Amino acid sequence: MKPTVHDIARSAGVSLATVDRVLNARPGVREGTRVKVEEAIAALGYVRDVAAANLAKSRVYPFVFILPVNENPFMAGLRREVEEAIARSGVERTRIEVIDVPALESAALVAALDKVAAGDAAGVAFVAVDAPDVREAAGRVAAAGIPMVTLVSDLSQSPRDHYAGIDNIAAGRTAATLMGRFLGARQGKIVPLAGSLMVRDHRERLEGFSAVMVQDFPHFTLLPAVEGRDDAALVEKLMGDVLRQHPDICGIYSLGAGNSGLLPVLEAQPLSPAPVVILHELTQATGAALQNGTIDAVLNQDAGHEVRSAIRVLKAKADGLPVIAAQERIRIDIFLKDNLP
Amino acid sequence: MKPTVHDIARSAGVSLATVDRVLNARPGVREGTRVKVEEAIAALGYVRDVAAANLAKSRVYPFVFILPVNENPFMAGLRREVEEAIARSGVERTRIEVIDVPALESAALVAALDKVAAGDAAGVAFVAVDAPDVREAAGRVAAAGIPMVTLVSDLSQSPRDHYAGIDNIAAGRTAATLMGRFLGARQGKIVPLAGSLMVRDHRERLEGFSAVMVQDFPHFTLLPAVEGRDDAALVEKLMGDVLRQHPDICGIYSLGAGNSGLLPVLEAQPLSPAPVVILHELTQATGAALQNGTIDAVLNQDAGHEVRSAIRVLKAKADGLPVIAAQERIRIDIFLKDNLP
DNA sequence: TTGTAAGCGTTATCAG
DNA sequence: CTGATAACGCTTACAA
Repeated sequence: MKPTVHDIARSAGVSLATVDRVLNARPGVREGTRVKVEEAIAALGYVRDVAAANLAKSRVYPFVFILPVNENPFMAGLRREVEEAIARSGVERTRIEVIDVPALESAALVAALDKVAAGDAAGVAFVAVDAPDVREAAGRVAAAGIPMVTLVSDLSQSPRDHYAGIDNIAAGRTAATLMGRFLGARQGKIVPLAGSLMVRDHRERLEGFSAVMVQDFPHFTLLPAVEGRDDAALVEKLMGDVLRQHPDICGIYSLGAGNSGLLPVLEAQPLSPAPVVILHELTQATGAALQNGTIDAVLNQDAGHEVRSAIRVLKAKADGLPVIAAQERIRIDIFLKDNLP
Repeated sequence: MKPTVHDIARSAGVSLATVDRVLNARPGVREGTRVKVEEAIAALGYVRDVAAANLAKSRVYPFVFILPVNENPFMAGLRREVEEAIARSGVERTRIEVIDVPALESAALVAALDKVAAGDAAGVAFVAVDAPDVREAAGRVAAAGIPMVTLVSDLSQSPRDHYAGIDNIAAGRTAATLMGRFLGARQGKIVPLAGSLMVRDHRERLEGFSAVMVQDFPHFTLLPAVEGRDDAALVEKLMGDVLRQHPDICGIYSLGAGNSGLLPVLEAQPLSPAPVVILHELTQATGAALQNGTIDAVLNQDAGHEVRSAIRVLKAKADGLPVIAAQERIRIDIFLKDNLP
């Protein structure tokens, strides 16, 4: 039988209340008593029953998710996953507040973080904008002792406890290797399509992609990245222009959320032979494009995993418990037409 | 505030015990009372607090894992993950018994399943051997009302509640597409290396691989599969022979656990140009081979995920609770040198 | 058929 | 500083 507080109380010759004080590092225990209790705890190998503790405390974990207001399918999916988590709140003993902030604006994010720092949240998850003022605000959250995880996009040199997202440099490198290998002996130009290079994840993907391209596949010409601001109409126009201007393009890497603008351009079959196309985020549309051969591979991050992982980690941090590291690593999913879910 | 049993008791004008009887479908409640209580439950939107219920019951979930005794690295890893789950037993309220059975022998597996059917386990997970007698034994486990999940290898037309493993046909297809695309304009023969085609997952991988090869890349000659019984020495010999015999081999797909025999053969550099090599299971050795370019891609299933998923699903089934389907889908991980963990 | 009361392992509120 | 004692939401003897 697992030892309980009663067992340590008896073994240490004190009352339940004192054991509880020691366990929770509350004041009002004489040094000597504390030591006695701690010895009993160690001797019996006691581990607290979190479920019982939560029951007694009627504990709920008040978490805050700060999400950018952004129409792209990925962010919409992320939001949906947060909503599903909210629907499970009863069972999971969470209370999740969503704070909307304009995308890419650090000021709004800073304000939201400061609100969190001043509040009573047990943890906060946010899609970071990698800017100095955000870093400072994160410092204030950490100073308030509030567990903090970055979601999808990380904040460098910050005191966040955890990052629930993929390694974007590795994603870019992976895309480049696939691209180079798929192209084989073909020759021509390769064009990356980004949303905005102001965003850290886009920048990192491009960085990884370019590095591998230059090093392993130097015979291709890497064009400067097209910045389509993840705006379908703009992407459609820009990419149409680029493809007309460079009829020898043999590869396209769409590393942002501009797919809804890119796919129509591709389906118009502007180039022959068709370029190798690799893009990010699996959606209805990109899955269909994989199926019909318009595109060649999709890299994906699972928003559901990211949200559930963020919640698990925040809970663990709030309780001072360890996490299963392998379980919380967010993988870069690679989809070909053959392994669609 | 979430409604509790007290609330429904008061609202229905009955006692706690009666509410509990209705909630747990226990006998000894008059029809009329039952209806009253059920109405109150529906009206208040009551959902049971599983943690509190488990506390009151001092519940532990006695689970059985039936694992093949098998020296290959994947099975060793699976076993390690089960052991880690056992280490977490205290926190997760599980008690996990491992039954060892000789690999690939259905008789031993049947005996183990029958032992489970006769016992008091709250659930069982096992690596299936796809044979009629196993199917029948699974039927007896199901008849005993014991939740059952297959692990890594599925049992067709069986009453298992869930399969915690990858889609092996899709894995084979994915390998074929990668192989064909990586080879590009090259010509030659492709040889699959299996453990044993008596095993369902190996057979399915080969099936998926062959189908795509024939359909999408018909200009390659697909040699018959080498069956190396996942035995390093045997694999080394057989593959050495095959490569000498067919110097025009341009692709190798190792779909079983024979990698420790295959890698030395490859490192001896028998062919020029080097063949495209795709294999299953990420280990120290295969990861290193990816890094140094000996092989081109690794398909992997995460044993840790499979074990944790099996436990989550068994718990849910034991409690009659729903599972988050997306969370329990085991993905085919694709690793290139760029996205190693 | 129904109700009362104790208890699961922890925390919280009082007195002492 | 310390200790009874009553919760938390649910289950379960045991009575009625």
